[in-house]
Amino acid sequence: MNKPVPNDGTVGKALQVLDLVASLGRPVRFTELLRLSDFPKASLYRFLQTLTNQGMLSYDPKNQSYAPGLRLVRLAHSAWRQSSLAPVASPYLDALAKEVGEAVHLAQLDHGHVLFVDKRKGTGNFDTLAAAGKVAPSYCTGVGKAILAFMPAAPRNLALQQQAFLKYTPATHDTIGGLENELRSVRQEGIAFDREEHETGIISIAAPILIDQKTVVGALSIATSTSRHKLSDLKAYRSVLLTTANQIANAASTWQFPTQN
Amino acid sequence: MNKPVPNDGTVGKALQVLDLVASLGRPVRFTELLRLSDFPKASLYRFLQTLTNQGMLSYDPKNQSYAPGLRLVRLAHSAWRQSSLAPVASPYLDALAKEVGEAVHLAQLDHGHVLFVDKRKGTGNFDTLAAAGKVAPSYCTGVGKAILAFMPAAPRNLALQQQAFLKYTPATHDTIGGLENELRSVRQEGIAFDREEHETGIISIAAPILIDQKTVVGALSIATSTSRHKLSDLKAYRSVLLTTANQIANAASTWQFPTQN
DNA sequence: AACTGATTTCCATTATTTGGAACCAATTTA
DNA sequence: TAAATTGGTTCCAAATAATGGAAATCAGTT
Repeated sequence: MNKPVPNDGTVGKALQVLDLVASLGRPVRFTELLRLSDFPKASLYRFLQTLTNQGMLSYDPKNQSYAPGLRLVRLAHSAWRQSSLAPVASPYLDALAKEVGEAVHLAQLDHGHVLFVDKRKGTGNFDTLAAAGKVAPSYCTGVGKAILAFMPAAPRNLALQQQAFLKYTPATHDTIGGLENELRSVRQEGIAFDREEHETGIISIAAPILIDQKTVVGALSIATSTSRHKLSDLKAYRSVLLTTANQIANAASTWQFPTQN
Repeated sequence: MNKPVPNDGTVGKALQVLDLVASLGRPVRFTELLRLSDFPKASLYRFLQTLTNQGMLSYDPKNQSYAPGLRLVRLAHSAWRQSSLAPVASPYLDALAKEVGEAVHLAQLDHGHVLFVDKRKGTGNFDTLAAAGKVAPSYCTGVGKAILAFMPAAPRNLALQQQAFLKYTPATHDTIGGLENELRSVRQEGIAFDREEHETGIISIAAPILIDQKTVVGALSIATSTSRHKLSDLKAYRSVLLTTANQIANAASTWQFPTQN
């Protein structure tokens, strides 16, 4: 009668709670969570207990609030090293950032959203997790469109359904049709642009990372602000961007884990 | 009769599986996990299913292997921002790294282990193995000892129980007594050293981050290699290290989250 | 085609989760 | 000072979901 989301069992529900806490981005108290979720009081309470003493959440007794726990940071380290392109791509990002002197982003798709897995700052050094883990919509970012454009139709349509199509700026696509048109041209040119679609004043040029020229596994972008560059300036990076994306693709496809015989 | 580890229910078990996969640091196949865990085949299988379609694990159908999933990276981002010292400490790390030109590490204690939450590279491109999310033993690292020394007795003893006391190098403490002796002197001097106890050739000087001169919330270290510096050289950093640790402590205690009205 | 080892599914039994309601503690209101 | 309100925690019988032995399926080999 009521299976609105096909949860997988207790674990699924617990993770739902975890997500909720994480999504709020600040410590939350029990009552607030109770309002936001639709778990009964006792159940929610038990989930929080369990998650907390598993280290997935941390609890501050002083102001009785929950926040995501450090165990997640530990786990994410493995995830980042194994399941993301970041470790393989790292040297190429270094080189690209050095060459162009602008911010460089590496992203992958996760549940229809863009997940940044690494970046290089425009000027100098990088912060690891500061950028890694950040999410953004895919319909209005360079990397997002680059990935969407090169996905097989079936998963792409699924991903398109998940887009919120909020109009962040005047330039943001707010219809699925408009986006699909652009994706077609992205597919032809092999490059996507962010024309201040997510944040006013921020533009980027992005290329998909294609393994065997076919399977898209992520995207790479050079981003800057309109105060430093015009969109037309970015087009000059097309070639170096495509080259780097290709290098990363090669490195990624070559680098297989020793599957322990 | 058999509750060797007081698991919290299904969620606990699932997380145990997640940890197992993460700890291996490479994609693993079903059978290997079956050997390593002591779950019955069908149960393990279901856990993997659940975790996978929750995005906590990723599954590679090609070689039938499991790895930690990207959802963790997403979740960890919130955890890192909210529950770690990293965001507040960031500018101070920048300044310190710039001033001393050596690798700087910021760490916190998690279940008795040192968890690195941020770092800055030294000028020399010696990439110490530590990145955000990386864990290390606390009994043989500068940051670990700095934290342990300043913890209240009760949790410290608990943490000490959790130490493996593996003898990584000739200098590693391998008895709880030896470590306790050193912690006493660390407490007096306000500073801890790593004298090649974890990795041969790597030394560090570390200071605890103490809120209100009392509660230790993490530690800060300057690390280098014996090929560049002697231990005595590091002592010169004592003062700047303590100052920075203090600044971070102040920033951390001041910065309270808006607890929502 | 038969064999082998790994992976996946089945299903009756069992153990765990569930959630309404009672309870407790601290703070606010009368 | 007492009563009421709010926020958090515990109980326990009923409902549900997890369990795991065994059997079926699948992918390589010989």
